[in-house]
Amino acid sequence: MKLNIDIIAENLLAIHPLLYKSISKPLKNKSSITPGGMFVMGILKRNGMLSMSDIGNYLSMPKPHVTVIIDRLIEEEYVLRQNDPNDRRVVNILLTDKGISEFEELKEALSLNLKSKLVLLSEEELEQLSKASQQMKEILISILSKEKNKEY
Amino acid sequence: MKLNIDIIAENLLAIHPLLYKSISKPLKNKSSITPGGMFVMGILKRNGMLSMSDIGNYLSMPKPHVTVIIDRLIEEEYVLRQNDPNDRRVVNILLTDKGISEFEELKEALSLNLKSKLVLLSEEELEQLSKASQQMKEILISILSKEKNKEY
DNA sequence: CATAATAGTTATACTTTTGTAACCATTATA
DNA sequence: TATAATGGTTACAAAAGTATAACTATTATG
Repeated sequence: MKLNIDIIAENLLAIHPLLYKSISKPLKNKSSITPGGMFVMGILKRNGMLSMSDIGNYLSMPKPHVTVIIDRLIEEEYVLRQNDPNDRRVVNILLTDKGISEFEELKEALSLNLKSKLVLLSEEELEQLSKASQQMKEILISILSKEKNKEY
Repeated sequence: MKLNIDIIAENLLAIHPLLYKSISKPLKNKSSITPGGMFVMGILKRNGMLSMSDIGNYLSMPKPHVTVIIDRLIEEEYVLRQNDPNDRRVVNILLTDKGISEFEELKEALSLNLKSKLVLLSEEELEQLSKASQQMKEILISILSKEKNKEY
């Protein structure tokens, strides 16, 4: 009998390119935001204010890359830099109102794009997918989100 | 009340970077295969022989990119090119034994990497994640796999 | 048969991401 | 207080992915 963990690995490996296809690609046409910028805005939306290092750790991005992405998001006024009063080395990043609404629009664009595909599903299947993705999200967040991967 | 479809969109948007982190990054150190090459091998593993165009459609990759990736996989002897006897324009790609075992190794490496994180989960949660990911995979494959996104 | 369409490759330019190293400012520690 | 460690930026090189156009070979269609 196959171990749960191997089944999970196999499934994640299969799901990954499908998400890539159904998310990154469609949204590319909708916005000037790069995939990296989208990821950053996503965790900012979920976590509120984060330091540059936090962002790098959440997404396993090299710090210099985080700087580049944030520079660009700032240019477009989607996020703000704020110095941390407790530690003057750290720079905290937070979404602006413009950033929040842009992210909402991205999410809507994704919904719209998905809708054309999800019509093929029955109401039960939709419900299943909704619940399954919710569970996956929660579990993956609980085990993956916080950990520190690498020091750049 | 929130629509299932919006919940799904939100969840997929959250899951995507987590998979990116837990799959692409860890495997990068284990193998010379690029993420794109990994995706290609994955669908070849699942679907058997595919034409160049099929691969591009499954993964929403521009055809020139598929050519580059296949060139490299052939160099490393993970796949083979075969002319289609029915239509001499099409080139079919299939995994070699070496490619299959390399892919299995990648999957094992991923399992191993996941294991260190999944220890935090209870047996029930593992079971949940296993089933949820299975459902997600099946549903996403059914609605996303076949469609043609764009002609390059 | 002439023409259009398809499958794939080659070439090229560009963007995004990755990886390192060097560096500054600030904080922690011996 | 001298030194090490941390947080972040800058600069640079290289890999990976994206996008287009031009081209060959083959097949489909008028």
